[in-house]
Amino acid sequence: MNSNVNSFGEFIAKKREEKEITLREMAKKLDITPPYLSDIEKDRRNPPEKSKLDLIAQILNLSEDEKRYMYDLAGKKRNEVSPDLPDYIMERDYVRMALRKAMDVNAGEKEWLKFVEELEKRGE
Amino acid sequence: MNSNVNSFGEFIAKKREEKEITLREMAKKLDITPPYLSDIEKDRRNPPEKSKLDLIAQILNLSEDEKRYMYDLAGKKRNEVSPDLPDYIMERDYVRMALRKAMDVNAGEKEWLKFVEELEKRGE
DNA sequence: ATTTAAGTAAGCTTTTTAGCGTACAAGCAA
DNA sequence: TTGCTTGTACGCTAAAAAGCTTACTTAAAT
Repeated sequence: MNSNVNSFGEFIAKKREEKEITLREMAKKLDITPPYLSDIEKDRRNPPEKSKLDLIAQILNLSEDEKRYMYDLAGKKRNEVSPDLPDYIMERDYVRMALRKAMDVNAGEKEWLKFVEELEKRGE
Repeated sequence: MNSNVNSFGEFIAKKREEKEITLREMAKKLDITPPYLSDIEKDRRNPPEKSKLDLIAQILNLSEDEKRYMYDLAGKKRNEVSPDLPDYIMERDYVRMALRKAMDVNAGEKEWLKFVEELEKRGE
């Protein structure tokens, strides 16, 4: 999807530079110190929590797809589920049931894409 | 599904008592101290990590359903996704895509159950 | 040459999380 | 009664995670 970037830090650093925003500026908007942001961009620290990620997306004017990509990179770095997903999953028993069923029968891309197609038919 | 228990600590405490295992015995098998296990059962501490949860399930002889219920309680307590799910989710882009699509179109129980049915048809 | 701006190295401080040791109260057993 | 067993209160230690301060380097701008 997006260029040759594969880590959270690289990704936001690159986007920031594209927008010609300085690290210090961005740190200020995020209400963190420049060195701390620097560490994050260098992947030496964990990506921040969801609210700040949202703020980053806003500051960097990310598209919906880019934002999700960023969530995925953040999730992977933290060894957690991408932070836009947990609420949806944990508030719905049937979602977890379905995920487990999918694990059980070893559902792969084919099955899941079919599910998405079904949703597309119904979605408004 | 399972009686009137709604927290991780209560759940494993009850199961433990049903099996007439003492807290100290169980702590020993888990390789933690009794006071620490006590705190967990009283919901004053976080549920342990996945490997210990699996051990608990084994010690308490939980059924597959009970085990998942335990994972859910653990996930909720920690404000995380139930610990049997993250790997499956994070290793598969299409799963996350599907989850997001479902969020977008506000898919509810009906749609998800239909998905499960589909899987049941195909599952070996 | 000098200032200014950008990013970062180095090393704190603080907070949270995990986990232990000791000691005690209640119940039951001898 | 004495003595064991069970669970737990209380408080400590240790490690990880979050986040800051200070000070330095490099490059450009004056």
